[in-house]
Amino acid sequence: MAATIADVAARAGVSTATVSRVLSGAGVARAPTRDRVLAAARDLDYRPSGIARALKRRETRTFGLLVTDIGNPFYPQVVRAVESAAHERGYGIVLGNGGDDPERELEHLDLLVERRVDGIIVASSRMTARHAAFLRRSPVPIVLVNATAAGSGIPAVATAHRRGAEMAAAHLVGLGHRVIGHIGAPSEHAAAAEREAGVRDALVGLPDPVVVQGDGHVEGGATAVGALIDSGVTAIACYNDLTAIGALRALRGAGMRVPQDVSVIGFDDIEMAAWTDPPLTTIRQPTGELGRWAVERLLGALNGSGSNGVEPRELEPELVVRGSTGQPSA
Amino acid sequence: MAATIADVAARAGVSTATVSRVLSGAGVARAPTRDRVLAAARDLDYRPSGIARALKRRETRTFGLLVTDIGNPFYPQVVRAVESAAHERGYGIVLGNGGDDPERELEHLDLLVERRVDGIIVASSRMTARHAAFLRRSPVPIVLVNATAAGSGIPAVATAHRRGAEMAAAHLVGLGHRVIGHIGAPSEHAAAAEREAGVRDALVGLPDPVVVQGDGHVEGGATAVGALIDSGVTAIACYNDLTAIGALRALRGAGMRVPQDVSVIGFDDIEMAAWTDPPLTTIRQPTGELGRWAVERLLGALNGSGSNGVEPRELEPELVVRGSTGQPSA
DNA sequence: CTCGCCACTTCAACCGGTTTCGGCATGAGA
DNA sequence: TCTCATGCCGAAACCGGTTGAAGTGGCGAG
Repeated sequence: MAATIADVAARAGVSTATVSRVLSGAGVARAPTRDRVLAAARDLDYRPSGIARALKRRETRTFGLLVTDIGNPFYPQVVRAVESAAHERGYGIVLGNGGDDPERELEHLDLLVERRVDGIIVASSRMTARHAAFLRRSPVPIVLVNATAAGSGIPAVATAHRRGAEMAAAHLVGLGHRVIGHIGAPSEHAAAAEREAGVRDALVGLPDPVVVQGDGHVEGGATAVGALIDSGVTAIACYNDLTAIGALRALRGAGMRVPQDVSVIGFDDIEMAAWTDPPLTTIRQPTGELGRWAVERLLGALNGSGSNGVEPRELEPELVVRGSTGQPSA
Repeated sequence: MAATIADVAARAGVSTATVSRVLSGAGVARAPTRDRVLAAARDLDYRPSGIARALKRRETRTFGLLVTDIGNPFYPQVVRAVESAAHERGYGIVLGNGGDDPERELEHLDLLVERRVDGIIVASSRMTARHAAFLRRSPVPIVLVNATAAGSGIPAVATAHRRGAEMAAAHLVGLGHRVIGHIGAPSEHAAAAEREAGVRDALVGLPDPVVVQGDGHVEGGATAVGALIDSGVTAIACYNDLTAIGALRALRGAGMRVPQDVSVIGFDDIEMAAWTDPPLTTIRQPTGELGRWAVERLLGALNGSGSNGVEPRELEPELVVRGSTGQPSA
């Protein structure tokens, strides 16, 4: 049985109040008293109960982090970023993995509030109406990352998807491509429409992009290429890196060389993007900043300094040029 | 301010004891009483405080999960597996990411016990002496996954690395390869020695493997290939998939075809293994079972049914043949 | 009519900390 | 010597649930 504060107090010959004060650094104590307490705590290998403290203080110093699917390689990056930022500020993370099942996500949300986390970070690319309903009435502060619940007034921080996609397409145009393809994602993905709009933004004065629907995964990218291959596109802007990797594979399978015959650009800059063949040119999401901002914003809400504005904060992505894009062959 | 059990009790005109019993399903209550309580709880949108409950019950229904580096694509798989298994049993997960820094890992361990998690799952490929010391004196049950603290008596569950590596090498030998290379990992990686031993196991009566040191990442695999390329090996068994992906790239860069000129086999079966070019033949770690076993074992320790034996439980890996291995060219 | 039992309910004591408030010395100033 | 401020420290009241023990009312049996 672990030692309690009462054990320490008894051993040091003081009250629990004094032990608490000494160990928390608050309040004052004479040196001899302090030393006795410290010694007793050390002897007993005392560790204060975060539970008891949380009950009294009404804060757990814990955030909930809900991700759509940690199997998708983009999410570990945000998990890492959030965990790291939270840890720096003295907060722990309890993780909920939706596993691509909205029902489970809701279940997790309930459990998180029951655990009395101080705030919840929702990194879910697909928002249902039920989600929005929950979020609106949530008893704890919430911040959305890369997701929006339009008009809900819930703070959000996201990559500037539209600008990112525009940068991607602009890169292709700059290389000399004129007719370019886009492999999109199902509309449940919050960013799908924005990214498609982004590529259109870059194509003013040029032919509309040829857009095909993928699924946000490798498979979808691979099959979507089939529909693009005879359309005369010389470059493909993909919804995300996974899609791009699928495209790369399918292209090679069809005997086309990347980037000589067709250029491919992704989005996210997952770690694997650097290791494909050829290495994938892509748009890097600022995951580190995303995570930091998310916890910063939660912290702000906790300190009552409340809304840093309700409009979603957008973070700038970055073009990283690698080997999968090049000039079109004459 | 959230409603407490006292609020519900007042509104229903009963005592908190009754509310507690009704909501927890334990004990009996007359139908009208129960209905009043339920109605009051609903009206007030009451959610019991897991904190208060944890304090009284002396259990948080939470496990700590410490991973070496969630940036390594193997770990998200175990996170998912553990999270899922824990969730099924009604447990939540608080996540600690070591970020490849042993110091941080220790720090996390301390925080986890302060948070009074009911058990800790440590998925750390690299154990230091400090780790072992902590684990030995831990006040909460611990289980190691894919790690061993030899002789510490700490329960562990791991993939049968040695057998897995043997399967890998045996696959190559079966294909007709005679002189094969091995790209290993630094010895801090718990499984490094075992996996190397495994490939030797499969090579009885054949030349010793040519072994080169990698780093467990893509870079290391790529550079290690340089030392292997002129050694006459026709196949390479890699420490893990990341290493294999590096090898694949470097091989292609050197103008060698896989698997025609040289075969490559990995270990882990991370998701990306299926999407390399060619798709990677590899040894699949049973991450799902690993996770399930880890939580099962923790649960066992909690129920006092204690040790299911102290010797590490080994789970069988599985050979998955894809495109990166083939017969040696004559 | 009284008693005992049974089915519900309430009382109150925890769980392990934090924090407010007040008490006790001690020393300075009058 | 008395007053009073000051510095330390302890008593006790929480925080929000759970749970064993005690209490209450209704009802059948004697």
